[in-house]
Amino acid sequence: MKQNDTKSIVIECAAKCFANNGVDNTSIDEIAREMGASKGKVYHHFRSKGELLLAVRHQSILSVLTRVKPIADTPAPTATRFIDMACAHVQGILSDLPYHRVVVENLRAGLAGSTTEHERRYLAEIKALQADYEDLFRDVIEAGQKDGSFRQQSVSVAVNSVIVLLNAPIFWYQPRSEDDADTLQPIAGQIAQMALGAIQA
Amino acid sequence: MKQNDTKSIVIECAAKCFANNGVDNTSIDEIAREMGASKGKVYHHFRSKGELLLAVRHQSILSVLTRVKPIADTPAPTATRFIDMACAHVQGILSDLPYHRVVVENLRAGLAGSTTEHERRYLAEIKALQADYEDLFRDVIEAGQKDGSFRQQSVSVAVNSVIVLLNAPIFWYQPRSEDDADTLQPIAGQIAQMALGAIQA
DNA sequence: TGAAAAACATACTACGTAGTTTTTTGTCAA
DNA sequence: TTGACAAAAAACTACGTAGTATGTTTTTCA
Repeated sequence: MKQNDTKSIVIECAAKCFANNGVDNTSIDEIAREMGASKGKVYHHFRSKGELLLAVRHQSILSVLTRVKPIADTPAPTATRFIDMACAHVQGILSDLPYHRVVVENLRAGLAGSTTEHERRYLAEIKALQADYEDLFRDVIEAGQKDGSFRQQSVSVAVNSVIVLLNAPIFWYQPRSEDDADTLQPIAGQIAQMALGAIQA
Repeated sequence: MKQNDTKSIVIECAAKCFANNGVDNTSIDEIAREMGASKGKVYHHFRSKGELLLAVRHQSILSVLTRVKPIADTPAPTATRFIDMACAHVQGILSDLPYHRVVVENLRAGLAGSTTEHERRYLAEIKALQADYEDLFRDVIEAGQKDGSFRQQSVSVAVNSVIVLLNAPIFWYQPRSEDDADTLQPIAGQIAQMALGAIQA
């Protein structure tokens, strides 16, 4: 698995550069320099800059999906299940901040840009994952509305807004030098509480 | 005021293009074409692409500031004052969607990019406006915590998160052909309610 | 151990576009 | 009517960078 190992390194460096300077202001040479390597290394593992960007997006969605999915499958009462999911999501955001920042910058960029067939498939796969992930929250919110613990209101507006709220740290959190879980947990807890308050009766 | 009039048109077309294709994927020629004019028209009113982008950001912040400020100065009880402010904010977002989309894409872009002295001053002015605007919500939230109507929690996390929540439609709302205020109001109302729920006791 | 293939480096090309310069058109005062 | 200035068009330049082509090293495996 040496293959996937170095590939992950490229993705990580790309995520950092993309997050710091923006995707379009990041040259492939900069990413290579960040790894202490050369352009050839990048293009040996990725066909284009666009595919590299997609890889970052893919990693970003996996980061939260692997944390939240197991909790969503739990048969706990809706309120506690929701708050655990929310907390796990925020912790995922805070842990892999660069990846998620990149995604936000390009959330509305799926429309434009004619790419290769290969990249279109990749993008479709990523969008499917995102849709699945949204459904995790949609399901728990609908369940909560049915059993009366959540307020009656538009589900789509609620789902979309809650997810944006849980992503909030992307915009304003400034990572400290040593981010142990103890510094991150209170923030995640507060935002999860806020999210619960936003939907409960 | 013919001067400022055509200037506003340039800004509006720029906002649309920027919002649709991203700032870096929008050429000055595209903006000019959007206006049915030529490159010279743009560069006659703006020194650079960066200054044009700043103008869009300036317009964006003014859009919400002029709506929310009068409400914030009202001596109503904190809860109703907050919800009115929140509702006005969301309505501002929904009304001038392209402007706000552009801002989100470049929220974290103030750090990089060495620009001219003139542009740095302009950017500083805009950031000051943004800080003033944030304080409107900080004040009402602090007041609510003091009089016991809002939950006791970190104010900075609350303020930042609430503002992101109020900006949520930027990411997912798709404008209809005819957006009368009647279609927008329920959405604004729901999100404002959610924001209140996120902070109240 | 040696040849093929993978992993990476270096050198080069092609192209889009930001910004500039030059030219044309329109407007109004004297 | 003309001269002077603003507004905009058209043509041109300079530069960064995505992608490629080729060269070099390292690994794999028979």
